[in-house]
Amino acid sequence: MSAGDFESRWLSPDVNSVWTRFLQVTHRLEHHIDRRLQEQHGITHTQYEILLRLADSDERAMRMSDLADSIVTAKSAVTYQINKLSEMGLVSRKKCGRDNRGIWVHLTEDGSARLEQAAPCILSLVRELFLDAISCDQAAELDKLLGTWSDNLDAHDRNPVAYPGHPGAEAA
Amino acid sequence: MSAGDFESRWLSPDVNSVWTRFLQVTHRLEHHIDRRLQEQHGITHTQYEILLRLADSDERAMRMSDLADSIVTAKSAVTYQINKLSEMGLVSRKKCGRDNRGIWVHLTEDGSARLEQAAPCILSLVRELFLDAISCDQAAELDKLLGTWSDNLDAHDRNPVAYPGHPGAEAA
DNA sequence: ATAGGATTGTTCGAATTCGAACCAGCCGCC
DNA sequence: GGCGGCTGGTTCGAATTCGAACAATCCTAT
Repeated sequence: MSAGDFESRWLSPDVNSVWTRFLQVTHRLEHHIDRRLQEQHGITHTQYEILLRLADSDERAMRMSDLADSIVTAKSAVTYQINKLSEMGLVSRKKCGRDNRGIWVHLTEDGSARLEQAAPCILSLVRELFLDAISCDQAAELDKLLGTWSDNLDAHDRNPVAYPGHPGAEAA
Repeated sequence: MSAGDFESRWLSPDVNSVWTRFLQVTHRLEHHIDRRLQEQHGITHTQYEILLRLADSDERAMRMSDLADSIVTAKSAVTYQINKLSEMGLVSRKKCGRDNRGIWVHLTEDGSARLEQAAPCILSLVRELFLDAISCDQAAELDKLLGTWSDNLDAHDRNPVAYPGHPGAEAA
């Protein structure tokens, strides 16, 4: 689509509403979960996610950057959170022999316990709010959609600026 | 879905992956759009959203709290952003005669221009990343899903703590 | 009219995020 | 061996968000 395409200037109402509601729902979901988690278990959703990824991974440990990729935040944010979790004793840093600059973040016993304690609360929330609305077919469909979106993002990330179809790329 | 999982502590792998990828994709989408918008048009995604909602509304004006609801953030965040946008001259505050504590935020000419200038960039992004992946049927399906999720959230908001099925919620 | 309660918007401090700059260790290549 | 480039983590300052507390205004019922 070209820059001067009047018709495509704005989204058609129905499509526009899907996008808008998508944004609203995702924000609301995040807020809701975050709030509940903080009130009832004293950790943030991002912290929960970190613990979860650690628990799910082999050796219950992960590298900082893998963690950053996994929860989709800046590396510095991960450093910040790992510092906090480390102070809380839920996580511990260990050097990795192979790569001397790499750091392995391990889930501690306390961390594991805290995760197991918080999980039911969050999982029931996710089920009630998110999953119960989805039939199996829809789940498969949604999964496919997510895959495509993810691929699209990959493509854009691989080719950050010079992508066909968006005006203003090098204009000022 | 997953009626039989009612008691299980963790989500079944497939369902779990849907949820995880959902979180990842939404985060990546936000980041991507935000970054592009800042690089090329000097405004945040939230700021863009505010301008957009204003442009879409009758009179090109909105109350602060409606704005807050609309973009799903805390009122204080809206105040912050409106201050910024106001400094930029994209928006202006006006008293509302009817309700003396209410404030109407108006889109200025500059604001309108800035929005029109930024819109193609973002819309093409939304299309490429998000919409092009969806067929009409899928769009309808997704819309329905969003509706259900939204309703679920409404229900939870209406009845914040005492909701069946999540442990640790001893009502007052 | 008026007290009590809800609603509106702002202010404030704390928490979190981001990106850029930076340092250190790895790797390929001369 | 050593030089440049890459990668992994941290530090830093700026931006943004949140929730709680507050002030002003509206509304309802008495």
